[in-house]
Amino acid sequence: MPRTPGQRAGLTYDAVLAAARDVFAERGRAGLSMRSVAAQLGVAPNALYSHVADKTALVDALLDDVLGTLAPPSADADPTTGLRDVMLATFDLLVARPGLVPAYLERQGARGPRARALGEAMTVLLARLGVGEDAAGRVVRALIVHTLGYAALATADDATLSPAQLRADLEVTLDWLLVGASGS
Amino acid sequence: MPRTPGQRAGLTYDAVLAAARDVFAERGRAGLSMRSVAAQLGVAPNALYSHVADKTALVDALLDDVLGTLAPPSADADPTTGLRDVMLATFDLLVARPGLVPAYLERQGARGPRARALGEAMTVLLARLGVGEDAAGRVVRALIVHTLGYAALATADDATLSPAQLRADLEVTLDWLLVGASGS
DNA sequence: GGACGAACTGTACACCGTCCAGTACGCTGG
DNA sequence: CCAGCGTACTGGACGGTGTACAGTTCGTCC
Repeated sequence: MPRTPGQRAGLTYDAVLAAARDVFAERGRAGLSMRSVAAQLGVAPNALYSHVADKTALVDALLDDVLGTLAPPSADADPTTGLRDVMLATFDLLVARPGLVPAYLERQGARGPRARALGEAMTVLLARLGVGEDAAGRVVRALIVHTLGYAALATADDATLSPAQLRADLEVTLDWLLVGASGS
Repeated sequence: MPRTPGQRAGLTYDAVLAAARDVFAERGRAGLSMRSVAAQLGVAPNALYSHVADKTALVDALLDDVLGTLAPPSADADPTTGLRDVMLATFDLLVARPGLVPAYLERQGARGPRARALGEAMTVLLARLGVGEDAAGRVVRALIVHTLGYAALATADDATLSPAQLRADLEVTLDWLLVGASGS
């Protein structure tokens, strides 16, 4: 429904974010453009810039949003399995929504509030493994890098290995990292 | 120097690749476009398509080319340090040329002949560590994913950690992986 | 009620990858 | 030696991108 200039469409930041999520879900990462999001809202492309600084800011918000659907590890579970399970859940999440991984890679990881919250939950578990606060950062980084990398392999266009195989591999190599972390 | 249509500029595949390398070195990944490469050669943009299928094919070739500057691990070195050194050299290579990492991430890793050669050299070393041929693939993958990920962190725009710190972290976590690999 | 700031519009700029049709060259067969 | 052909190149264009600029109109506050 076209509007005469100046009229308010009632956009909000959240509405823009929701529209971006819809477009991403329907048309994938390649189909996510300022114009497509604006079209989804029935609005001129540049209208989005009243609510969002950049395209990159928009996808950053979108990516962090996705992380919110991840159940944080319960603090009283066995630390090792708890950590492994979060990372495997992350892997599953990324693999289930193709196109998500390239977006994360392009932004070289998410730094939003949800990402930070997850990191802190992991740090708590690591503390119970005997890993100090300073070393915890290193371990969290290692686990995340590893998991994201395997998700990237699993969703690559010319993937020679099945996601299931890679998931099994990830499980093994995560354990290597966790063993190394707790033994140092 | 403009040419009348039909005249030959004497382009070759290698010349295009070299021009791409130059443009990349000078203007980085964002500045690498078909048009900029063509301009570097004094040629119309679409002239490149006589020698290169795609832009993606061009950057794939470019990325694999870069890997050629990496010294393969000597087969008679200590396997563990040999493997660690290749990965650290890879890290250094990626960090030294900013913009390289995003390109690799975008293509989700290199699959060219040089990449394969490196992988095979690593497999040889792993065999001397007692890692069978089938498991070697898994370990090589883990090491590469890990290294590339750390290089990504080191070259991220908002990098909070210095490359040197990350390199040290990488050294530690690579050892965790190698210990896990040889102990299984 | 008049001013103001913000939300929106149309338009436009500077790019991008790539396709299409044409042209002129180099090579090869006769 | 010359005709013909394949191909390396050209100009031009298409459809797309992110985003800046200026204008219009609305809701709100003094």
